[in-house]
Amino acid sequence: MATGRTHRPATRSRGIPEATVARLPLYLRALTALSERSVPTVSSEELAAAAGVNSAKLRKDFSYLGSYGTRGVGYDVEYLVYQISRELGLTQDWPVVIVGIGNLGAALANYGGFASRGFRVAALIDADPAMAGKPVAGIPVQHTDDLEKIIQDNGVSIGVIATPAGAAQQVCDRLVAAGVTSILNFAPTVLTVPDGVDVRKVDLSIELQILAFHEQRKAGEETAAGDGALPATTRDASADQGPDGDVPAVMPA
Amino acid sequence: MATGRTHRPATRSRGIPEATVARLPLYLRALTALSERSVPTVSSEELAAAAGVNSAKLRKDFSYLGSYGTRGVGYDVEYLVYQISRELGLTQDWPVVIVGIGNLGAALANYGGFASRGFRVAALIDADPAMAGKPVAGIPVQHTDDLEKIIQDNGVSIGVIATPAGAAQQVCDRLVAAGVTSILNFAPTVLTVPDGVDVRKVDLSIELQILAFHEQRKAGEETAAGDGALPATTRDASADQGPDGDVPAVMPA
DNA sequence: CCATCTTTGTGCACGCGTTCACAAAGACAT
DNA sequence: ATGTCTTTGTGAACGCGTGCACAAAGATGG
Repeated sequence: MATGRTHRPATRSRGIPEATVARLPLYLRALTALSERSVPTVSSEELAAAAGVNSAKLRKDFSYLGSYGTRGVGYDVEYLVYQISRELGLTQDWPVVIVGIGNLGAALANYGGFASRGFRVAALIDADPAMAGKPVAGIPVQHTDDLEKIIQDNGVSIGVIATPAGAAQQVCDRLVAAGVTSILNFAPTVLTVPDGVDVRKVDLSIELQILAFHEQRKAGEETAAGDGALPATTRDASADQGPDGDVPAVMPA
Repeated sequence: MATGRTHRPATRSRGIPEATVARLPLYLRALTALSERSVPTVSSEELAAAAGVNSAKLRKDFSYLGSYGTRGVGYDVEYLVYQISRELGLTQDWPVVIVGIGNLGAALANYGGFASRGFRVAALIDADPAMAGKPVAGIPVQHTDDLEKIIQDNGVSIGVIATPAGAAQQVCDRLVAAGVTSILNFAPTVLTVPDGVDVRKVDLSIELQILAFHEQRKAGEETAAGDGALPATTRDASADQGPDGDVPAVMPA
């Protein structure tokens, strides 16, 4: 069976580098802020500072889109907003479904950053029958049984998975079978998908673990003591005095 | 730069590449699953498949940690779990605070993936006085006024920002001033921090925008037309108009 | 003890992404 | 029109990450 791949070299023809694509939303946000302040033009230096990147990198990124700047002046904010929006496909409406309406799913449904950028939450789906019909963010939750019908009726091509890890692959399979070709996965699981389907993952605990690594290294530098290979006996967690409330565990790890 | 004491570029640890560090949590998760099934050893091929990476890459990653494998056999699961945990700093307890208890903040507080990996939610902090004392995930929310005291009393070095974008930088500054040196930022804003402070960001809408780009290209490969030439200025800021003008991370309904 | 087989650990080559540095291009003043 | 000044666009060098391919290391069986 075809083991799916998360990332594909994609159409290697005249494509925009992946790293550049990942930064376009960053530029777009900065430009939108400038637009709302009615700033007419912006230099690469200023925009780069606002987006938190190197100015040379920004200019090279924009060069992949075309020559939209004016030498000696900078970039026209409105024009650039439109060009980037078009390049990212944000000038059209993208209906998305969110599967798994736990704490995180509800947060996503309420997230304002989606609607303001062309993403429309077409449906909320959960496996719990008790949730069915209950409105979240003004949208009634529907049951998983109707997943395929919902996808097809709304022409959904982007799905968001916010289920527990154990259900993620199964949900993913059903989404893909129903026609979804892009998936944003919040469940801490490696998803297997067929070719042609894009998967991006957001893992909350992984980010924290990466921070912990650097944090530990910073702490180790200060003590300047060569850390042995032996377990560093840190302060014990002491009495955690039991579970501070029963954690609903949206995502068991 | 101000307050720049550490001259280090925050990379160049003991020689472990950043890309490898980012994958270690992935391996750790796969190994933990194997450990729970009492699998004694695992080959690089099997583990790579479980983690969704190339086996050669996995072996090279592990080679940075040391020679923990046995040729002809594979890796000892338990031993590797311990080594990776130690390398990531997960053998010690990391108290974290979450600032901004909206939908997302509440979801994070309930997230099971934190506690199970050495991260302990030491406190929840919100600017809304109405939230004070109200328990979320069994932890009473505290007011922003006490932020500095909370950080210091609990020895917190990792902070999570889940506030609206407009408040993020201010919260960040206070966290850093109080001693936090690692920040996980969910607000759609570029944070400016002094040297020595690590920031990782998770932006929900950026991920969707990247997916939309690929989705559009997939659709465009077939029908090059369909460019409706919609007016560029169709976006409407739903609500909340801060000086930043951008979308808040999460707005309580 | 030796032969064979499995799997690790890694040298090497390649491609992508980043950054520097600068020529070309255009605005603006005179 | 011409010179000057600002800023873009990009060629080129460099470094990092990835993946191949294989030798070394150890287990296993006779």
